[in-house]
Amino acid sequence: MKYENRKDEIIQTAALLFKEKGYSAVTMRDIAKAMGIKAASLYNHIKSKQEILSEIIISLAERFTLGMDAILDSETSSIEKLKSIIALHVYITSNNQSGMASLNSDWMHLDDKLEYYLKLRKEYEDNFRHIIKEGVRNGELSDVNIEVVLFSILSTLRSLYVWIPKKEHLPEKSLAEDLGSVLLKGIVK
Amino acid sequence: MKYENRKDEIIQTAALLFKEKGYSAVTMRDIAKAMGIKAASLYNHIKSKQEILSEIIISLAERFTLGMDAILDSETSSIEKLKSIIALHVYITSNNQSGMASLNSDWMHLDDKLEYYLKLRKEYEDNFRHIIKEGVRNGELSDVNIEVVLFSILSTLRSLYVWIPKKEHLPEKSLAEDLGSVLLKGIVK
DNA sequence: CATCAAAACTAACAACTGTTAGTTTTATTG
DNA sequence: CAATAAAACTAACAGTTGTTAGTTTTGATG
Repeated sequence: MKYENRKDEIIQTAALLFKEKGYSAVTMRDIAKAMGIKAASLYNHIKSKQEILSEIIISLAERFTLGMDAILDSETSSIEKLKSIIALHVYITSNNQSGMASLNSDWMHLDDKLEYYLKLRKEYEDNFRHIIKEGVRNGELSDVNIEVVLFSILSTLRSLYVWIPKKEHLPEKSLAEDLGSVLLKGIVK
Repeated sequence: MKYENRKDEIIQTAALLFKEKGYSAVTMRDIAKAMGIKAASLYNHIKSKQEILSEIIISLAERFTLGMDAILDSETSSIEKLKSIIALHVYITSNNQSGMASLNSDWMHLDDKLEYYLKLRKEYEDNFRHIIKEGVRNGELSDVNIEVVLFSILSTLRSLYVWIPKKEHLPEKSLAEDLGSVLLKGIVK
């Protein structure tokens, strides 16, 4: 089963279009046309264009929050935690490439939910930063600029959605491993 | 002098607004209002909204192409070339954060110039990939997944615009050095 | 087959979009 | 000060936007 219900179908169809042109450039008529119905019919299932965007972004953001919480609770090394974060991003992105595009590019068009989204994002980044700091403190990681590390890894993981669809032959697990190797151990011999 | 002329002022003002909300969500009236004039007056200086976007993106893309060509011509090691690419991104982004936002997020709204932009981007990526391959072949770099390395470094560099404005106290040179250290040598002790 | 809710439809709205035409203001130069 | 070009203005256009109201079609249930 590809869609849970009609509302879900609208959301996934919209996400696909949002990924191509961005939220603002996609009209309700575009979404309707892609489903073979008229724009007005969409409103039997959703209450606004905004709601579509909220559902796409917030559900993803909450999945990341949940994943991060589990990682924080795990009793593992800092390096293992970082590897788990990488795997979390690969996993979520693999299963929702188009939604990740909206999360990364259209979050500023959230209206009601903007504040909530920013709160989740800040908490996520704070937790991420904390794991890196911990790794430096306990000697697992070298003494690098923490903000640069955070930014570098997060930028790569956030861009995964651009890149994953092209390489679907590369299985999730080995992608996560290669990413972990490159991001953590570097590339210089 | 902040602006070269009125057209330049329009372009820079637009770039700033595009960065906040994206090309499609910014109207000609928004741009005009930010300059304290009426929308129609903009057309004394530019010929369309499209032209504004083209000028922002294409001039940046060409700067990257020029920079890359110079790096390819230089007789240095692969690692030095990679460091130069990092410095190139830091330099260009520092001097045009808002333009870089359009380059990264709104290129798909280029019309006439879309094909040309995609050509420049592909050539840039091909050259980047070639430098990495060369580094692996001559033993400077370890035998990692080349596509993952390319993607990882490029994602980080392309996201710089999000991050640089917040850290203007960190001078360009040391930012480039820290980035080089993290991206090339990794973070594991 | 009658009923009824879900989900499609048509038609229309008020606001907003990029852009043009024609006019007035501003500022420079002889 | 007169002349002129640059750059602002007002007014309007035709098309598009998200959304609503009211109506018809669809498909499942008794």
